[in-house]
Amino acid sequence: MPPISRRQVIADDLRNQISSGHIEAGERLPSEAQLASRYGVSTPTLRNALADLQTEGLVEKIHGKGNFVRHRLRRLTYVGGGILTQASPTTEPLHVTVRTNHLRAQGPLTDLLKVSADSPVTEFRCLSHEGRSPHSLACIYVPSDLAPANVPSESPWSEGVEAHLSAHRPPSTEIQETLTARHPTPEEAATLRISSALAVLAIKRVAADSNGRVIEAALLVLPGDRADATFTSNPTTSERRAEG
Amino acid sequence: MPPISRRQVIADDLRNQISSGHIEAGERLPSEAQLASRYGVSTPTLRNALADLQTEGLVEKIHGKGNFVRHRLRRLTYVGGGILTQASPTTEPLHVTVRTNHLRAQGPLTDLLKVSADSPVTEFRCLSHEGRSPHSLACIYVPSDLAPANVPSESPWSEGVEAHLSAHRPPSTEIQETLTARHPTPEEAATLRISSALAVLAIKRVAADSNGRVIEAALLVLPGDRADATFTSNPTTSERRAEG
DNA sequence: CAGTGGTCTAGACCACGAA
DNA sequence: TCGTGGTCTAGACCACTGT
Repeated sequence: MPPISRRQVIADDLRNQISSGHIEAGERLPSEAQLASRYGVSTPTLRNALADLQTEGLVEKIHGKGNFVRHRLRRLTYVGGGILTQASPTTEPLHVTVRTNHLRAQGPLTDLLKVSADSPVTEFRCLSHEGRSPHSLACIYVPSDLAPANVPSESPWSEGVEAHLSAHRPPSTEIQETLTARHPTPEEAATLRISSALAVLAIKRVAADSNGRVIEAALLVLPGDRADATFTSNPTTSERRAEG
Repeated sequence: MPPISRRQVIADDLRNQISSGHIEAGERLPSEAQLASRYGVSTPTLRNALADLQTEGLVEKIHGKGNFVRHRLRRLTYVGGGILTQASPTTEPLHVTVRTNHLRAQGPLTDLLKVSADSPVTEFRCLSHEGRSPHSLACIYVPSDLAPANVPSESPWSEGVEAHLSAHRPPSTEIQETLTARHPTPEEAATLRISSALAVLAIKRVAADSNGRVIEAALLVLPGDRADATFTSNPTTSERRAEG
């Protein structure tokens, strides 16, 4: 029904060439001018076709260098409660770099952590990589008096801040997670090197102790082409976990 | 840092005119040709600016008619476990239309419901509206022998199929929900009348009884500009619920 | 039919990256 | 410097919607 436009024909053709391996991951595509003349279209039309591929996360465009076929990134599953696991446990864990900042609560942060303004907060900015490609992004806020001391600045994912923090959590912690589908902010798009048209799963996780004090708040950004999230409502699940 | 492009300037200007009320919801924008000459740009440039507004869900484009300012749709929160509530309970509930189909399990459906091929399945296609605008989309599959009988084909949300089904659910039901951020399929974009660039939150919910039999599987599509989802991990939450 | 958006062209000129 | 992508123009022609 939709009158197939040339951009779609071209996008389909390139998609096929990529997924069939005729063009390999990491490889550069011919220049846009070359592709345009090869397909017999004008440059804007060709660029529209490429835009579709970028939106799908198949191609990364680098100004002045060219269009590159992306390495297919591993698909992660965020498991409700805060542990990020990968689809196949056999593969290598992601590599995470952490930047620790000490700051004072302001604006939205005070709401998030339910602390008074200017109270000291420790921020962990976590960026996970798969190989050379940034994978996903997490920003964890903790009231400074609760912040763990020895947080490594680089580590594989399984030993990262997430694990560190969840291990230090008291047992009766209530975790509330709010998920949104949106587009990345320009900053997020830049650090993750994704198209700003790609859908991302944004997760806001707030952990509070039994007194209602917020122990930890995290903002995660998981690009939709490489992550999803799963939650299991447990009427009796806590007892049934042992079975698996 | 980003060299402000004309499309952004125009998009910003229109955004302001819309949010400040200079152009009202439901109103038609001037034609693209008029806008182009008013801003002193060519038609493609103007269309790019409009494309941004469509992606944000601010503007709906109708071929042959024009560009229309959308009514801001209510923001819903999907609550883990399967009850959809609206942000402010004071407002009118959404209006839901349901189409009931009887079909036989095939392909992915057999996996989803864990039934054998060709076994009878009842499908409820639910489309919720706010006023004249489609809001969100749900598709619920139930093995036919478990399907409730008297499902109304139109109803306000609170009395809809969701409530109907969750009320009929046995107490010890395990619900697993998987969430993804993605773009709508062309069909979804058409029925919801959203830009195919808008991010949507796709939820797959599978409910199983204590024997592991799948009682219900649902695929929800919640456009990111009008819905999010929240989950509460309950170490002791089930007992603490009464407090609220 | 007139008016609208949908797609495309064949260039122009600017900005970035590598050498 | 040269080759790359980024943005934009000033049209053309087609398709859809209403009268």
